[in-house]
Amino acid sequence: MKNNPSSILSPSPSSSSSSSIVAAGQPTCFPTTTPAGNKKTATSSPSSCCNNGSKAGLKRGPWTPEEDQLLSEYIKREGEGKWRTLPKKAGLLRCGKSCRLRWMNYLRPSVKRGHIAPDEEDLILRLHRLLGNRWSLIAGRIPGRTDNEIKNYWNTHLSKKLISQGIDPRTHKPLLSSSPSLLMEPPYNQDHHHHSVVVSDNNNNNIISNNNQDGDHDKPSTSSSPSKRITHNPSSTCTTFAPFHSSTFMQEEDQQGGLMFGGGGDDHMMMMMTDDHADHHMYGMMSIDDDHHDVFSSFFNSLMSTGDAHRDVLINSQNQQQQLLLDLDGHGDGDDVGNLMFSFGSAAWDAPAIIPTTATNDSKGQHFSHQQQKDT
DNA sequence: AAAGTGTCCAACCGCACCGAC
DNA sequence: AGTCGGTGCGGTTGGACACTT
Repeated sequence: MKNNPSSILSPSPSSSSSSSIVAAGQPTCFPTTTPAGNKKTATSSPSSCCNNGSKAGLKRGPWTPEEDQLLSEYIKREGEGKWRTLPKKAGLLRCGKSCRLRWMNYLRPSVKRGHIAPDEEDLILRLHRLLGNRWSLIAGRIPGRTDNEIKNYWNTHLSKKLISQGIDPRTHKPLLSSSPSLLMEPPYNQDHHHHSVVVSDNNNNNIISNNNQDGDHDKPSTSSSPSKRITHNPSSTCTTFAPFHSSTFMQEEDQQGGLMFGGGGDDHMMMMMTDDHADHHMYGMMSIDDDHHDVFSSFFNSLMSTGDAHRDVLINSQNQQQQLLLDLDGHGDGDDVGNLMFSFGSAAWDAPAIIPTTATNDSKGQHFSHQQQKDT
């Protein structure tokens, strides 16, 4: 309701927040004379931020144009990093953390501020469905947007939008669980170590259902439905997904080679992928840990056997991590579209990667790790 | 016009992770 | 193996502003 369109839509990359608002003669929130304007005052924990217990004398609250200028000029001159010592060198009475935040979320030239376009909104929704509240990862896929901005946009707009549509913004599932729709996952055992996998097509017919408990659903179907959905919910904390339809997001990824992997945590992972022809979409989530990579292997073998019989999945162990090689077009030559190797385990899957799979000449594929993802 | 309410979002906090030592 | 500094992340806060009564 409220909203200040001028501030939201402000294209100014340099100082369009409270700073530029002031410059434009509009109301401001930053204090120039009174400490009451500071948002968080002396109640903060002494253990936070840069120097424990030495925050006395450091300025807090909204940044002034002068501070922005000092910070920008210093970073342009000296580069990013060394945030702890930066304030002193730059002549700022701020803690390093505050400087970093200001730069990352506001002053960086690459930061795009203002109205979030419908396609960006759609992308945020889809990435959130895939990744959850991992704002930095979501932001990493949306050029110019910061995690803070996306987080705010989600909390103020998108979550409410989903709720108004009857969708749980946390799980992306219908709020009313009484729906008999087959799109909802079947009841899963809540035991974390009991893995079950269901693949269903667009008509919600199960194509694969692997359940290592009872083996009732381990016969893969030969259905060649163009879109398959895998749900796997080994624990109450894991979520499944809304029906998967083609999207602009996937179309974009498809054009680049058609393989995308999603996120995960210490003991689970989510994934979505297509083959190079974009005619086999698969979307899954499963729990995995060191003791259950065999389940993962069998799951993938079942998965692959349903579509192109030439596809293969190999799992081996290297560098003390389980690694998986996908050869999606079955050529096995490594220079084809969709050939990928990745590792899984707590470290590797702590940060998901979305990986275009074209143009890899490495027959061993690509190995993505947490650090690599951060570096990109 | 004034008071109350709702919304937005920049900035903060605590914590986790990583690498160096 | 443990400690420490640096950095990054997700959740939360609260002042400013818009809207409603």
